Amino acid sequence: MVTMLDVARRAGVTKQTVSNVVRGRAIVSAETKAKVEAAIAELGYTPNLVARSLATGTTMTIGFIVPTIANPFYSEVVEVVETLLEEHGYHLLLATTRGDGERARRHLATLSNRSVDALLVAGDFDLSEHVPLLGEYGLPVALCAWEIDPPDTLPVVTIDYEKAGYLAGRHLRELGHQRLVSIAELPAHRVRVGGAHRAFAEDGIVVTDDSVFAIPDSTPESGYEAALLALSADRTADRTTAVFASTDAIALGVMEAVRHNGLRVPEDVSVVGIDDIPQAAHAHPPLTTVALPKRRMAQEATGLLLRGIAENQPPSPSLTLLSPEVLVRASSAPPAG
Amino acid sequence: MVTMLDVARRAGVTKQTVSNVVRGRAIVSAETKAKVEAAIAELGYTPNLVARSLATGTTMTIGFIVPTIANPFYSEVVEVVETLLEEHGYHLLLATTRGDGERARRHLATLSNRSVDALLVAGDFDLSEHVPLLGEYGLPVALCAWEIDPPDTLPVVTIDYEKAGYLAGRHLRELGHQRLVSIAELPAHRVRVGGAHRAFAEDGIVVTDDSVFAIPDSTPESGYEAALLALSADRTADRTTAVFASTDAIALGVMEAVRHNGLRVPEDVSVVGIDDIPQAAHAHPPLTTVALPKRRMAQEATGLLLRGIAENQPPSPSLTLLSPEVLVRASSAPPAG
DNA sequence: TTGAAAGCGCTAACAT
DNA sequence: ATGTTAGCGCTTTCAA
Repeated sequence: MVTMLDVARRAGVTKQTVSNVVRGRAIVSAETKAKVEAAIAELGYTPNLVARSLATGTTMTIGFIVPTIANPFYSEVVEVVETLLEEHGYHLLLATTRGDGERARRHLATLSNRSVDALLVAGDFDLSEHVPLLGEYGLPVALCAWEIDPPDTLPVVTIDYEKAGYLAGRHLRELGHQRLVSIAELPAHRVRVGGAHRAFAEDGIVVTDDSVFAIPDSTPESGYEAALLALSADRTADRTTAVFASTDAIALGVMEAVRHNGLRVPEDVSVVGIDDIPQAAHAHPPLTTVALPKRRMAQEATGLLLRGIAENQPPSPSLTLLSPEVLVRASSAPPAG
Repeated sequence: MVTMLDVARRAGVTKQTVSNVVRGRAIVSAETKAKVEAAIAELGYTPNLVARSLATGTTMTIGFIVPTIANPFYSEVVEVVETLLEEHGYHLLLATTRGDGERARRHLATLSNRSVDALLVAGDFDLSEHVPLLGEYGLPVALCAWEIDPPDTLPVVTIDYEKAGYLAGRHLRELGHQRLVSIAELPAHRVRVGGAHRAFAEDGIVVTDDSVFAIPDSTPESGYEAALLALSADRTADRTTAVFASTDAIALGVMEAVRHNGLRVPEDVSVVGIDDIPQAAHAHPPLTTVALPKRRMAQEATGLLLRGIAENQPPSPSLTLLSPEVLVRASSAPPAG
């Protein structure tokens, strides 16, 4: 392995001068610089980043802990974060928790041992119990996509998921729907359901618990099954005219089930989802949904961390709640009759 | 910051002993070990991984360069790789190229400077010109998901994409289809198209170039547009009865377009895709496709690298071609009449 | 079994 | 503008 000392000897200077050239410091004379660069080229020298990290105390990488990247929501967030980091010369150490709290803890333990300059944590379920630890690592930490009970001891950049549910509910209310069925991944999305119910409650309509169908994951298949159940449970006299799905993926399955029951979307049943996944716009009919500003979230969170590093102090506790937005498409309409 | 020396003093031993305890070496007496562990707990000591890396020359992280993780194909591969690495105590440094060759080069440059113990590279387009460099980094390198012209100078674990196309084509031939239309992201998937054509050529049917519709990306929308074009260009006398799509996403759009044209899948037109994405099985009708063994690929590639690290020598050049498999579902059937 | 010494390759003062 | 001197915190010889 060719080291800085090798280069220095070859160029007839000291390590320090080589270092100055490598780091692009302006204090090196043009001719020394040329000599050093020649030596670097001849020897094929490349600086050892680990040694630099030990000397500077900075690794130029940030850790990102996410539940999974199989879910497009997270993979998009990861991609945005990675791009932003790269623009600032930082690298991304990615760790997934996959619903495994123990695994999450291990990741936290290693990443915090100075192998990253800052830590971003997305999602909540697997990690919420470890939140108290996060503050003690002495490095900038931020949370994002924190749907349930964001802690007030750390900076968190997340989305107003309650509002997302509320907006979906209000949209249905404004169309004139009186009876709501919710199909949601629970408990993960209970805040969204709460928001939808609040919209109805505002108008004096109490949504009862038996209108909420819990499913274990956010897939079209689970949505389909639950919707079949929900529709069959329906009393014909007072039919459900609106279904709120806690994600677009679920909503896709719900629309399927509605059709399967010989009903039409939106003429017989309106369906509204949350997230605005790519397929939503191209579904049949195009799905009305509430778009979650995930890119914005990724940007804000990354910015927070980068600033924390630059100012050499952990960002102070704060809660940034980004607003979702309704996208009215063709899957929702006023109730018939 | 509390260092190993602090712990050593507190416990009344030397750094070396502390190190032995931390690394779990068996040579430490029970009582010294207890003293040291007490000191570690009291001081809240945690080892500095960067310093360890400098001393050992190993970082316990491997770099993975992928085109994007927005594409589920890659995100699934990344997730499998990450899981496998974690099981072996390794971390994942993730870098995306996003179709930017320059960016790819930068990533290569930094990652190779001893910040990773090995390098895995997926995809091809953005990086193919840099392949010659890969061998010179002195660290284990492997390629995966290399669809076009895998180099013979490096170990590569990829899928037999030509066979995937061939299997799709042969399936259609076996059903009795005589005329094929292909809708493919080109040039990325030209090997797949070639495979499909080979299946027809085997039976003496030459597929002409004007039956291939090139689209710029693998989305249902592009597939939809192209299929509309393809179907309208059709001479009624000699109608196309089979469409080969180079990915499932495209195939979904194709089925859409077929229906839009008042035709039925598979009665009037058979549609076959490649990849077996989750939606394929739940499409209407369920999509016949060729499943790509991406998990296997991720496993083999990771294993190759881990072995390379363990044996302290770069894995030797090799080509592992994993076989795809046809999944016959309801979107394909014998041609009418 | 434990201790002492010598690096790993680099950066950051300070001195020249 | 360049050289000198100390480390960064750990691991790894080699002695004791």
